[in-house]
Amino acid sequence: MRYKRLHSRIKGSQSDFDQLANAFEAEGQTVVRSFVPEINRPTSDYADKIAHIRQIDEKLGRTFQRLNRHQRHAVFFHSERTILSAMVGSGKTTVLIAKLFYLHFIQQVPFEQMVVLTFTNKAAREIKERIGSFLGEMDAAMNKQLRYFGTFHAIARQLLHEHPSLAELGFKPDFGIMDEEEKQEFLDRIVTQENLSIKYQNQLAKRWRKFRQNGETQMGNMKSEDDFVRLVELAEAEKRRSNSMDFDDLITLCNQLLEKAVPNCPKWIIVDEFQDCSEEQLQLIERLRGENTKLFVVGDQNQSIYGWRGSKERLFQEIQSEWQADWMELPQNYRSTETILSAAGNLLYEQDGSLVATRQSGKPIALVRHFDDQQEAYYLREQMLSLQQEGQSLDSVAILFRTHQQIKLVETVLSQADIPFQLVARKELHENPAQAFFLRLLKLCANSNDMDACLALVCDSTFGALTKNRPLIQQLHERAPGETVLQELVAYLEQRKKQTPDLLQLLHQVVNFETIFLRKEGASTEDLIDFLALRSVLKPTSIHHADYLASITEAWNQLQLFMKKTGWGDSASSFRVALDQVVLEGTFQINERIKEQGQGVHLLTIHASKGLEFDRVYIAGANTGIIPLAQHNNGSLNVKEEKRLLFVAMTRGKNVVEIGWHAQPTLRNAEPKPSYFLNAIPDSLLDRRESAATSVAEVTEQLAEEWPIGCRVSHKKYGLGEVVLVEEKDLLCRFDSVGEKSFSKAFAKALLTIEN
DNA sequence: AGTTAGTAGGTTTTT
DNA sequence: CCTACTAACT
Repeated sequence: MRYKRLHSRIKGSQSDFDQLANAFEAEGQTVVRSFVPEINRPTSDYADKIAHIRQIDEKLGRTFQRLNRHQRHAVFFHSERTILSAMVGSGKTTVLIAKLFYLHFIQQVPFEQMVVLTFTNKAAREIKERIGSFLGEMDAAMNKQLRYFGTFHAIARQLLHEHPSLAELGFKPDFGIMDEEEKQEFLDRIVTQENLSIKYQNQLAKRWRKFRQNGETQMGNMKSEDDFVRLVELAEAEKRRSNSMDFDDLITLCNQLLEKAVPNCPKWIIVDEFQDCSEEQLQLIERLRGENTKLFVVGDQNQSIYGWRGSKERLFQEIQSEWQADWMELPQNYRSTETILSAAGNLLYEQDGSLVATRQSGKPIALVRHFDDQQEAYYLREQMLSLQQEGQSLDSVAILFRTHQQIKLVETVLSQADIPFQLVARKELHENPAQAFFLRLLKLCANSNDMDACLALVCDSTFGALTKNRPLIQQLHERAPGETVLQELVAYLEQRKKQTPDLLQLLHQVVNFETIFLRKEGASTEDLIDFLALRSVLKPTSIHHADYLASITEAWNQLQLFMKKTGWGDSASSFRVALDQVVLEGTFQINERIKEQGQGVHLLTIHASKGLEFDRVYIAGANTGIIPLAQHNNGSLNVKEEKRLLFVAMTRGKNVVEIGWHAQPTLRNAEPKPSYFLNAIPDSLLDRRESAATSVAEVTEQLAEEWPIGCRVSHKKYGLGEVVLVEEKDLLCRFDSVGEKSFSKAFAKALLTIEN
């Protein structure tokens, strides 16, 4: 009925329908949302097929033997185009690998004729690693065969690199890649160089994106045009002059080239996490596929939590009808108890019974009411302590948060109690000044026309010698035709020899890096540092000198290891591949995943938890206003994504899931009630509890008694001091060395200890 | 220089 | 809704 009414009001597209449906749902009404295409179900368990394979290759046969009938169907069923809808925890990656093995070893499709696309380097690495461990080793020849296995960006880079018509776009095959930060630097430099007037200059990335999307040239409270359009033109020309592309260019330019011609259409295109595909990435798949290309895409719409990054809401359904693809499912979850799955399943819109538990039911989901975040932190501390006492390892426990800012408090309280924990977050390359400097140096070695690398080197705040100014930029820019930026810079510095003898010596050697140093056999990091005369540039008198050297040694070792393991071309081209990989991953850690021997409970955002699993999962601060975030709770598409976010969070847990909420939340926009999403979960699956931890009222009461004015306290950082004043909320202390500091009463016990 | 008013962002993060 | 930012005005 509701469905009909909705449709009668809709004339437009599916997304119009979705918007209206969302509005209805925000009112708490049920909407029958969508159809799932007819499922192509297994009719056999392929026992004969596997028996046959076992005769040919026992090891391979056993790999297939372990699969369930749905998984086998996905692997063996002959289909030109498959959409595999893989439920959470159903062995998606296992099937993807098995499919690759089947195609390669049984159907005799060379790896080189497969394009395997992933979204993250982690996923790409896992696939290659599993192939490597099956084969026993992974040599350069095998890596060459696997050169179309990787992230969208890495594959786009490879395709551009090989494409015969790249020159028509104005680039040469040894182009470099600039990351987001470098792009801003690059644009800032052009603004200076050309003396442009640009408004909102530090939000250029945003303006750029808007301009690409819908041609907008103004933003904010601009009333008139600035030089933005000219900047775009100049930047496009300058990219070609310096032969470097940004991340978006890789995909866009690749699409442009493939529209003209695809040199060798792959036999198979295989995509992981297909639900995360953006419009442009979809286009890449479409342009890459030829008439005879077969498609196998895997994903889970229930785990689509990156809509804000450009993935489409109803991609699976749209693509299914467009491709006329076979729709298969992996329904069986092997990870969580039946209880967890059926509770989490209530959060999904498209419940069609396709998610099936294979494990027994377990503990109900604990829904714990805390006074506030403080009490929850104490509660989590007590939980961790009792787990430790039971002899349980905290490595298999995770505490999940909606936002980063929520993590801080729990981190403080846990470290105060000496409970081991690990933060799961990405480290940035620019946090290490020596490695950041080294990367720009290597980029200049690879491309002597990289003007921004040049400027970054000589103007580096730690290791440089000059300040970035217009005369310098203009002189480099107005170099004679045929001359490189590097040559011009050397000429510039020769005139100022006395200022920068060390850098000059370094730059003289950069010219010879590829032709001489890279061709040396068995050169060590020592040799590299000597060759480039790096030691004197790395502040020999600084107390950090040893750290700088160590950072650079580490970086070069990683780079060399990568070149050795995956390099199949000449030394210069494997050097470039490795360098591009560093830029794409944002770190020098580009080799196989180091088996994380983590210690202690994991603290991470829900987004970062995707793809991971834990014995016990605590979801902290799950108030309405946090899940979903207040600004997402207005009937927009985001509400659905936030629901899926909670779904992802809960399904990380194998055995125990606890959800905490705050009766008196301190976080902005949080309402004093648990996430209303939880109303969808039947009471029989929930265990509503009161927090057993010390309440804040109790803590502050104790504090007044135990910590009278004049009481001596000690603090990790500030040293010894005494209590001066006890206010309503705060405790004021005067420290002997640093003076007065005030602490939240609730916090005081975690940070200060009483001296007797 | 100092004021006013308009607007985007807030939250998640990969390449 | 409220804050930070910044263009545009005085």
